[in-house]
Amino acid sequence: MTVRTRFAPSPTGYLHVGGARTALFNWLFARKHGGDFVLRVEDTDAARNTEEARQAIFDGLNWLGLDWNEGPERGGNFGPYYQSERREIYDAWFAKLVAAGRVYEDGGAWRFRFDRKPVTMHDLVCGEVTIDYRDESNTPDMVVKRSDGSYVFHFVNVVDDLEMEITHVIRGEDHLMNTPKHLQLIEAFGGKAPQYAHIPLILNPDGSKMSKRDAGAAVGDYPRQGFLSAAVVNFLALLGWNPKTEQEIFSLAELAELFTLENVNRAPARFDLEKCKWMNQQHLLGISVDEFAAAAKPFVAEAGLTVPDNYAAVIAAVKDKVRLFSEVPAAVDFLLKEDFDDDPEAVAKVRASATSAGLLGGLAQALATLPEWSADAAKAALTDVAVATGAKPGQLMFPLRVALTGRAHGPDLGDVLNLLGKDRCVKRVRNFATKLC
RNA sequence: GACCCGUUCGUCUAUCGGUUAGGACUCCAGGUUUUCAUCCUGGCAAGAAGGGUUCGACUCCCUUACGGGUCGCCA
Repeated sequence: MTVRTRFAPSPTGYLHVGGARTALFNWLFARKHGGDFVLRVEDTDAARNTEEARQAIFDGLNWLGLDWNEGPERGGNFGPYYQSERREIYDAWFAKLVAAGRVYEDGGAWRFRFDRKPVTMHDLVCGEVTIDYRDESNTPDMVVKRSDGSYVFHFVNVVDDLEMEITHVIRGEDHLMNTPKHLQLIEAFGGKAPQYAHIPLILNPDGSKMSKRDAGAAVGDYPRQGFLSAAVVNFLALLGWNPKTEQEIFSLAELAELFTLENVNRAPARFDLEKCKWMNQQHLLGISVDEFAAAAKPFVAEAGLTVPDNYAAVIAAVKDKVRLFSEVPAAVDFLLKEDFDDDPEAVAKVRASATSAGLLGGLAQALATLPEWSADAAKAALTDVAVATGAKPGQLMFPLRVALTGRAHGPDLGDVLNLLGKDRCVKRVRNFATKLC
């Protein structure tokens, strides 16, 4: 029997990280066992569904690399994969309930009569959990068919999992209390229940419930902020699951190899954007300069910077120094234009050191008279200027950096020297020296 | 309120009765880099509280506190 998992979003909003992680775990579990990952759109609430939301969810899954091998746009033997198109199927299953005398009318709607007994579920993550349905006040009979004739979530969800032969239902813990209801329905149908695994929810940094409005909640924001999908996937996977080793950086394929439900935690995890950024940098380190340059280009252009002829060289100089693609414009602006802002703190630091500041004028002169320009030649000139006045070359490196880049941190000085060229370097050092006086 | 689930450094986590409670992010210090970053080394920092069980408890049990979830003709 092949494993079949599913992700069943309702298109009422964009894909958020909680949903994305649920999809990820289902995807990983299916891949790990060589099974099928089904996408099913639960669009039974006509009033709240939107086409934009549906598209955003598909886009999000595609961006994350969570391809479904059965579902919308891909087909399969268990369609249709939109619940809004499965009306006849639900009617047929509803008739079984009527025939079995398990539903009764109430105000135009139809309620499912629960068996009044304790119901025990064997959750793959939570273990054995029992809910006592003899307590009717806590478990009122649920509506399965609305007065307008449409079916509610509990009903269609269960019917579809049965119809689509889903073997493992991996979903958020917010569904834990729904499971006995589903089990009761399945029993009434005489069906075979899938295995359930309820995964802990993702919380905000302050421990509150993460909702769609919170920072970092929308998967669609990640590409816009310059994240690599591999990093986001990696980060999400480690929220509530761990491989029991000290390795932290994984590719999607590696995760699929290692994933097990046994290693899923019970406690909810908070979302730490800082660590997510760190993880992104780790993944950035692993891609080529070409890939990096291509991905960073839209960010450079959007910042109003002109992409230069030596773009690849510019990118190579900063590639390993940023955590997000969105940080690239600020990291390269001084290489692409003249009117960039100086960091006041860096300038003040140079100004505070009288000896090094005083050497800048001489350095500008030395650079200006260099017969041939190269980073090495420039550095040699810097050394000469420094030793001539009894200073150490290292003392001039920082001032030169600030003079050329306007900031304390940046690419390797040799790269800056090469990328800027003689004229711009001389001009910037000269201007900076004047400015300090 | 009732019913469920949970609780190890600020955060993500390891530990499945005996450990100096380990790793990672963040932060700090030092080293490497004639500069920046990377990198390396070191440091700060944790078992919610109280009872049991046990020779021995972060680990098992109970109580309390706190957090989360669920109680819809939403999904």
